Amino acid sequence: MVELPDKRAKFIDWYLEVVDRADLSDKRYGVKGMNVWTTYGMRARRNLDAVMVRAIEATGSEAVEFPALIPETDFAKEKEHIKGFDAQVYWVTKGGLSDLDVRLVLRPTSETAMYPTFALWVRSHKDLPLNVYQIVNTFRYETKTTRPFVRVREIHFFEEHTCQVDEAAATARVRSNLAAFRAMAEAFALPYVPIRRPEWDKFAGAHYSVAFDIPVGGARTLQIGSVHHYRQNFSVPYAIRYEAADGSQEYVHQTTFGLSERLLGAIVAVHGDAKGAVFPSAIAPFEVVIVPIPSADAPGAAERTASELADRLRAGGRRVHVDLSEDRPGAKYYRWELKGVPLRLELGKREAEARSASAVDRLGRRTRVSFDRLEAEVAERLVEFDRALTEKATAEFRASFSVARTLEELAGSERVRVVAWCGQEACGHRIETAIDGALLGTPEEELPLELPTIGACVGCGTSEGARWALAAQPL
RNA sequence: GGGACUGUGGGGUAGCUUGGUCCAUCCUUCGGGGUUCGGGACUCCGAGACGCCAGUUCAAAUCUGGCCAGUCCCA
Repeated sequence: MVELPDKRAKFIDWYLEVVDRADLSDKRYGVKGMNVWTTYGMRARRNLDAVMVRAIEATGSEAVEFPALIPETDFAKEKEHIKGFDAQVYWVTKGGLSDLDVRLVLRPTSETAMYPTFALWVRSHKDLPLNVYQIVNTFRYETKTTRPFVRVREIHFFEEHTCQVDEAAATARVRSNLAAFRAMAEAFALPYVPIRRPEWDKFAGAHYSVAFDIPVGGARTLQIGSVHHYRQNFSVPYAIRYEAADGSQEYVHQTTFGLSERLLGAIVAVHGDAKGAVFPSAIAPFEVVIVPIPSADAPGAAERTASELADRLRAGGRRVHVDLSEDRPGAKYYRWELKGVPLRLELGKREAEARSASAVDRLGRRTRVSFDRLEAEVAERLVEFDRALTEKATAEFRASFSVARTLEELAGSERVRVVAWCGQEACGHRIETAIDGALLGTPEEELPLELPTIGACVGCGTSEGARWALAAQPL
């Protein structure tokens, strides 16, 4: 087998190779940006979805599903939103042989699909809050180079849409979403920063947007999710009104929360190494792989023991794979390391005699797990693996930022830059030009970094009102 | 939107300048056999490709035109 490209020097090549060789996605489908989910990739996706569902449902959100096609008339109601998505929607203009009277948009996101119905559902303040989510595919006509998971035209999309009684309740919902994402990110072992996007870069139609960004090498970042406060920007055009306790008619305040399979890409990008993918146990298609090591004097014994142990672990809900293929043990080690399995159990004659399996986690740490306490010890190893993975990712995360004091320092950045910014759009654009990227915005939570005392805005030199902001080159 | 480049088995490639050596090279993958098996085994047999459509020519992977697809750069 040929070595993977160097992750640091040729990140994109490395990423594409890992996704391909680990068999996470098949990109040979005949439409650009629409890839096939493989069996292995689907396992990861389902685990990802399970984490999202658990976290969002814990906050009182419920699943719904709206249709994929949106009538042009509904799509066109909110002006800013249309402006933002016009250039990237797919249209359905024919039904069979006849042209449609009302053309249909293939949802790029579901505001305009849901909100006419929300207007029917919400009548009274007693109907609020309305917190619903769906996990569906959405379509965007992406013109740039597409990449598996991170930039696709058919998006596996998680979207929560809510209606709240007033702005304060909507703000509280945004905070609740931020907390829900914090819980999800823990399962992904992904450190990130929630960032309030600048005015010119917020979601089309939003009052404000908070996005989650992660550093992915050099000055590059990847947005892995976002939460938006819409205020009444959609509820007015879509007439989502309720009768308040005092008898008055009020428009709801709305929020949304969006995530996608991009998270899978982020997990590969952040945790992966020279050997391939590395999955945190919550997402791993298999948490444990068992490699039996045959021996000539006891044919079939290792395989039998492997299957027995696997059955015990599966009975406890573990996702386990026993590699019974004809390859030699060494080849299997390489394969499952490439595919990112957190824990490997090796089982041969020695292990049978000692009644304990050799265990090697994906960070290369070798221990033993006794047959008698198998379930408990495997659980311990996985918890420890996740802890160490998070620690490693956090250390790399912290090392990905550096403060830039002047615009000049932004040129040719090798890090995500932290700069003082006065909040003026003109200064923001100066920063973007200097780094040849984007001003991501201002952190919504305190950065987990040791920062010096803030100085003057790097754009205009004004000290007044300067806040830390992040500048990077979004992937 | 403008420009440059590239399309060869499942993946990656050689061949293209100078048409014939090519029923197309090598690696990998895949199917089958044998010997193996504690970190990517060896060996034998077999399968599998010139993006599409025209044109030039005795002869096209190679030259010409159109189309399609993709990649990169610029706006």
